[in-house]
Amino acid sequence: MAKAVTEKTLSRRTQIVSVATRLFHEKGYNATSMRNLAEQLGIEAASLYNHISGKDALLQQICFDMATHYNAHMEEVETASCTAIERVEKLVRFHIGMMLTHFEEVYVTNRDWKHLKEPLLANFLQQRKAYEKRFSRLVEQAVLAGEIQAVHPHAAVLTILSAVRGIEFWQRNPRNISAEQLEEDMVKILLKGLRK
Amino acid sequence: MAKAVTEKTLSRRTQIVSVATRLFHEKGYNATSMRNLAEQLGIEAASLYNHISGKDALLQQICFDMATHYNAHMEEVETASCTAIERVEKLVRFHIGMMLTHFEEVYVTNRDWKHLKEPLLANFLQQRKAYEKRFSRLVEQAVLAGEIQAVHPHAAVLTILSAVRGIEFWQRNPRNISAEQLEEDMVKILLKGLRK
DNA sequence: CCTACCGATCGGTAGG
DNA sequence: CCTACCGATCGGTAGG
Repeated sequence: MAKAVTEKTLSRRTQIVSVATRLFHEKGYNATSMRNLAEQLGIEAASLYNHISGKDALLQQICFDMATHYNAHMEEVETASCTAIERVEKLVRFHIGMMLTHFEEVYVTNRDWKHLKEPLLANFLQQRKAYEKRFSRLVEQAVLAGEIQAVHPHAAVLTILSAVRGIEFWQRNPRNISAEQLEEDMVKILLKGLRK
Repeated sequence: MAKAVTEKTLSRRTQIVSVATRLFHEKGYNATSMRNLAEQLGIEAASLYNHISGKDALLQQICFDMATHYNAHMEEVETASCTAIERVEKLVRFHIGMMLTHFEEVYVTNRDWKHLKEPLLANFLQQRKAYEKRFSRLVEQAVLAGEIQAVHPHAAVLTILSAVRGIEFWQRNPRNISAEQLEEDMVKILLKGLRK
């Protein structure tokens, strides 16, 4: 039966995705059951299927929303008028900012994209690969401009992205160091490490 | 353990742990069933319980063997006769080496320790916290010696450990860059970034 | 959005 | 190391 997409079902769906994001973050995709999710929403598990096609669709929404967000920002950085290394710094700060302000979505996407079903998995990986290639090209331009020391762009991007992702450990246990100082120290170490 | 020893001459239990490490790495702890594991060994799932007490015991073995290994190396570094920043470099290179030569165990430990049952989980976390504290202290000493710039030791350790952990992405997709060059570039970026 | 229920799969046990 | 099984839980469906 064809169901008209009303404003009500849209907002309900958005609400479901939001709660799912929180649960996926807390317990992981596989360990979160549709019964867990339904319970948090105060309904029965079977009722979820009036709003979403299945568990897969929730993960899909989270991961592809993130991919779109990252791609849009890359576009911005590429067209900004500044030096190559300033572009790289913008990206570093953007990724740190995402870990601080959109932590749950980023975390779930980083960890649980593996559970996407084909052909979505291939699509996601292709987008991710393309993103890293654009990032690498910006690093390469900074190397050619003499603003970054002679390192392989892939190695630089890998070091940056994984260092930033490590903020998830700080999120789990914010010690005697503030978010601001962590961001400044990490930018300091990474940018100084890259510079010529 | 001697390299000439093949899987078949190892004790049955050791062999089970070895295959479990491979499967946990490939599919994750939760997604690996005792039936998967038994199938790889050519026996029935029920037969596994003649050698191990349960699925938990396999994860326990992997995680605590790694913890012991890391602690032993930290002991070595702390007692080595060299400068503070040389100690930090030794640790960076050790962690990179572990990602390259003991990849599956390290990866499983990093990702799946969350599935340890209490009281093992608390024990593991306490060991990890203590290890990071020792690491931080070495960084702090290098800062006090004027060999490392003014950054919060926690931020430095977080940046180092997470950057190194990122080698898992290289492992999944070794591109146009060799393990050796990746190690050298990462050490270059991190150490230059830390230095005064 | 509900009740009622399905087939599949899980970790693990009994008993040989 | 096996056969035979257990209770629990899963994602999802039928039909209202």
